Amino acid sequence: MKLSTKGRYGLKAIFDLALHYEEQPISLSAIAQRCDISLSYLEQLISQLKKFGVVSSVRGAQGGYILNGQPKDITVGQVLRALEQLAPVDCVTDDYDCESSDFCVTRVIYQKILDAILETVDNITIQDMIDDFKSKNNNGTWIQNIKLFC
Amino acid sequence: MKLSTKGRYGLKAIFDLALHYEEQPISLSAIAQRCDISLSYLEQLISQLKKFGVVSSVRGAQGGYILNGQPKDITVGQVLRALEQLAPVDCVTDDYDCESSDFCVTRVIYQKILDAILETVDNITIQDMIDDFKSKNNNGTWIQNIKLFC
DNA sequence: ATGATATCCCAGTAATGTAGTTGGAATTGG
DNA sequence: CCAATTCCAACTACATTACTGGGATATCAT
Repeated sequence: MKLSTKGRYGLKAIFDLALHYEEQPISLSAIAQRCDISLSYLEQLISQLKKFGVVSSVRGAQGGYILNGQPKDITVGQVLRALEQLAPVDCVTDDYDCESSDFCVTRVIYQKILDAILETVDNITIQDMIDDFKSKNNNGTWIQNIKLFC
Repeated sequence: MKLSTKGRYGLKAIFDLALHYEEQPISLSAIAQRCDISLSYLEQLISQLKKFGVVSSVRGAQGGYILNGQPKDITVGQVLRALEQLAPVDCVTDDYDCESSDFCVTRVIYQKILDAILETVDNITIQDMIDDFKSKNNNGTWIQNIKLFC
């Protein structure tokens, strides 16, 4: 049930974008450096996030990425759904059809697990993360900290 | 965030054990056949379940495995915890120590996800599965069905 | 125009983890 | 004694993850 680096790095990157909301568009190399993620790997993740409408891009020099909406309107769920399969088994995903699903006792369990996960991540916004971050890091001294994420 | 076959097979096996509660001890070969799991692979899973106190074993001929308690007293959580790492990241497991955990904004999110998962699986008993199963399968015609699990 | 800075895109690869298999030792009922 | 069974450890094939590399395309600043 481990989250892959895609989900974790993606969330880090979106959080970083949100923290520097006024400086948008923000280049990937800036994010990569601050979050300590390889640039080319980050490219893949952000392209997925773009495909799912979480961010927009501006090409060319001085270009970069822009959050599609304010941090308060973007949820952790939107980010993770774009990068990760959150369902514990395939048969509880939307586009899956199993003939015996009506009789399957384990399926209902996995469905409940998925529901619990989604309920959790859909109710945390990026703004919540920022608020939490600022309260934990004395409203600004955070710049000094290095390992901010896991 | 996918569950591995260990967790899924293990849950199938424990459910099978519970369904045949009166016939205990039950040999692994019987379970393996009914659940369509390789015997030698099942051995690994059940040894883990034994280590965690979910089942006991009787060695020798006519031996097999016994549920450690009634189906109503065993939860899906107990089974899955024994076989699977349910935490979405390592740093929210019990025996993990991270110096920056007090300042980490992502950690609290992953902790909430874990809590939601555990809350769900700890509140479903094996008896719940049996009840669900019987109601779905007309109290006994279930023997005919083949694909009961995912 | 030109060059530097970017996104974009696809294909390859190394490392890790999953899902088993294999072989054999130890135990026990008939 | 023998068949059935648990127990145990190591080995292997496959799939997935986590990247890396190379190059095309776009755009701003000079």
